[in-house]
Amino acid sequence: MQISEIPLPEHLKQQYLAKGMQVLYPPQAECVERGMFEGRNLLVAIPTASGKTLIAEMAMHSHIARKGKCLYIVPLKALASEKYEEFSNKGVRVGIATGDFDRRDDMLGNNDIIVATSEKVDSLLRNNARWIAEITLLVIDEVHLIDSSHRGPVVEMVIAKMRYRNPAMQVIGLSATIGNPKVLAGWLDAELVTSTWRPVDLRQGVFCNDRIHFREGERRVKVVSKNFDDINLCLDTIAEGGQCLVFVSSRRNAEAFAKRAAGAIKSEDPGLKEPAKELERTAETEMGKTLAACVARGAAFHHAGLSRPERAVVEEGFRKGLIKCISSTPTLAAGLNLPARRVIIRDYLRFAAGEGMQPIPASEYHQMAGRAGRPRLDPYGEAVLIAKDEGQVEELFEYYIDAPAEEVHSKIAEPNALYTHVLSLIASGFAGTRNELLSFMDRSFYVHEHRQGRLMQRAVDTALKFLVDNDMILEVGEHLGSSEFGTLVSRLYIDPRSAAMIVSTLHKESDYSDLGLLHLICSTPDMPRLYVRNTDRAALDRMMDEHDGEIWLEMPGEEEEQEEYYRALKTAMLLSDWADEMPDARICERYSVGPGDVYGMVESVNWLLHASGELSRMFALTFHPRIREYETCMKNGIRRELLPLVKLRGIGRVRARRLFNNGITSPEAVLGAGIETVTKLIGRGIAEQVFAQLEKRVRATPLPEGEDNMAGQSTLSRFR
DNA sequence: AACCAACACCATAAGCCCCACGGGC
DNA sequence: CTTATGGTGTTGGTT
Repeated sequence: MQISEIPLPEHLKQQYLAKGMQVLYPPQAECVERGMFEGRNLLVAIPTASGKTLIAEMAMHSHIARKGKCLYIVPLKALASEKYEEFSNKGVRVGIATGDFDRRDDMLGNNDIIVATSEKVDSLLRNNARWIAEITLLVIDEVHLIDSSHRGPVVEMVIAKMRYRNPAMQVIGLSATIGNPKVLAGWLDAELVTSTWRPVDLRQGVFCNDRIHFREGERRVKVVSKNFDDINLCLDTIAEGGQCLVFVSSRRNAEAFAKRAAGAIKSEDPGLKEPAKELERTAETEMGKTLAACVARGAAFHHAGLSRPERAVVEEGFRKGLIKCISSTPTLAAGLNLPARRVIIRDYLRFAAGEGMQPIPASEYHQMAGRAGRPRLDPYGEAVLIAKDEGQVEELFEYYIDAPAEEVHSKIAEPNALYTHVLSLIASGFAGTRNELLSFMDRSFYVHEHRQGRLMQRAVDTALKFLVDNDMILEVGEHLGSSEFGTLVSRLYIDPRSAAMIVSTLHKESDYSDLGLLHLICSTPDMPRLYVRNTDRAALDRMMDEHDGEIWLEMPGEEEEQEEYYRALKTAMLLSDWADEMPDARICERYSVGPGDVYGMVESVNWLLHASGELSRMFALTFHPRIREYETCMKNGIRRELLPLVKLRGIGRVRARRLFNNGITSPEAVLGAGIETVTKLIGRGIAEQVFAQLEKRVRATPLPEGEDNMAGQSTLSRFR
């Protein structure tokens, strides 16, 4: 099918033609034939990199041309940015809504296309964003993630809620190949488009005894390193002018492989100087230095412990072809699009707590294998598994390469999945009685799959009972309504179980303590926790002695629960160190984590601190000011004494500390010290900017102390 | 004497992602 | 309820 004959706005066609695209890929053409432009719902279940995004883009432009509005849901923030870039500059207004972008939702509604994560959409639905009602096309990218027990229920509920609100809306689901696409399509009332077609040929094989076994034949790999097959495979690709991506099971393995690869590649490309220097310059940790040393010689590793800038440098270096090899944990399998000539799946076993080493599911293998081959750049892509012995070759072929695609199933009836969704359905007015609740749930994929929902009914009732017992939902006869507490919890987007824990503890305690609060938050189901090693125990016990009385939660009697208690404590310690101005590098060393982990922890705890602050406003007003203060401390990584200084824009933890240590402890003192002194401490540019702020403030508000008593007032108005 | 390669042994540690929000001009 | 890795130490051989 020619692009020129498709009913699309002329300007878009021109852009496509200018990029050399003239003909649609077969699955794309099928979507058109199946009525995509006539508003038919679609489920497109085809391999990675076979043109799914373009399908969605064409449908969206067709809607916009008819004054429609489109919502494009993705599972990852990184993916949201990628799609945002891709859709921008094509003559339509594009907005992005993820946790770390754009909070002004009213502005968001002015766009033609809104790219958002599923959780963000769920949150917007709970907060009644006006523009939701205007959506005429809903695209769900990676819709097979409905099968994930952690995040699948969110996707499922968001789809159900959106279709309930906008019955006339067109729905397009984009999915990897799955085993039961008909069932999913049935749920979506969608035309099903499946295909095995790929724009770049993908060869899949198993490496053993210096040969890659393909179904079509064999390929000998030159032996360079005597001990390391993975290195030989890697060098083999590079010798042919390709790049490779190596998937391993742990961060440690990723780093170890990159070190070896760097030693074997020893690239002397002058282009590597700049990224390596950049990494070297910003490296504060051992890990960062290792990364810089690897990159200097053309190899890199990639995992969630890297900081954002480190990731960006690695990704860019690889895209430019300078870095020849990246060893990675699964971060790169699902995340952004970083294809390579050859993908090596070295570790297909992964540790699972309580179950030992488990083979990764075939779907994950396919996800990784799908990264092989860059469209238009590589003649073909290769995915290679590494076998331990000859006997395993056939096994790996069967288990992974020839495996049928896995089925997806609703995870909505699993324990704990429904607390938050039952609350939100009632709080946002989707249901007002138990019957309405159940009949709403009839729209779920779960009920479509199972034709009845006994298990799910039980889950709903368990959740409902919990919510009623904890006063988040009020029962008046038949009628169910959310209390002010329940509404707040739903809007804050935290797990009702977290909220209940926080509120009951705040109620009990008479004295406020930062550490008590921190440990409490770290014990909630919403907070990720660090692992505790045997060697950590002693330090944690000592810490508990030192801070006797400050920690609110009691040590549980059960052995297994103690483990979690210690994990929460260790996590709280890390965060407490951060807020106590311990430098990043020392934190990383002390807790053996990467800067990316610290960032992630701080981000999570900030969200929960914020939520705790809001909850305390309702239930423990005396704690409220202290919690709010601590929230700011945590956000900036500062002690309380720096609070007045970080109110100034351009002043963060480092500059505030420098000013403070030189006797300048408040904005007034900054003004008093004079611009010359301040310039010496924090540089001219920043000093000027700060003084401009201060002068403006002096003229505007004669009373800079007015904030503290405001807290009480805003509380009163809230309880009107 | 200094250095290196090869090997045995053992302690160690083991993926990732998403969510909220203000106040001053 | 497992397994691979890298550090450590040892040996034996080479320069």
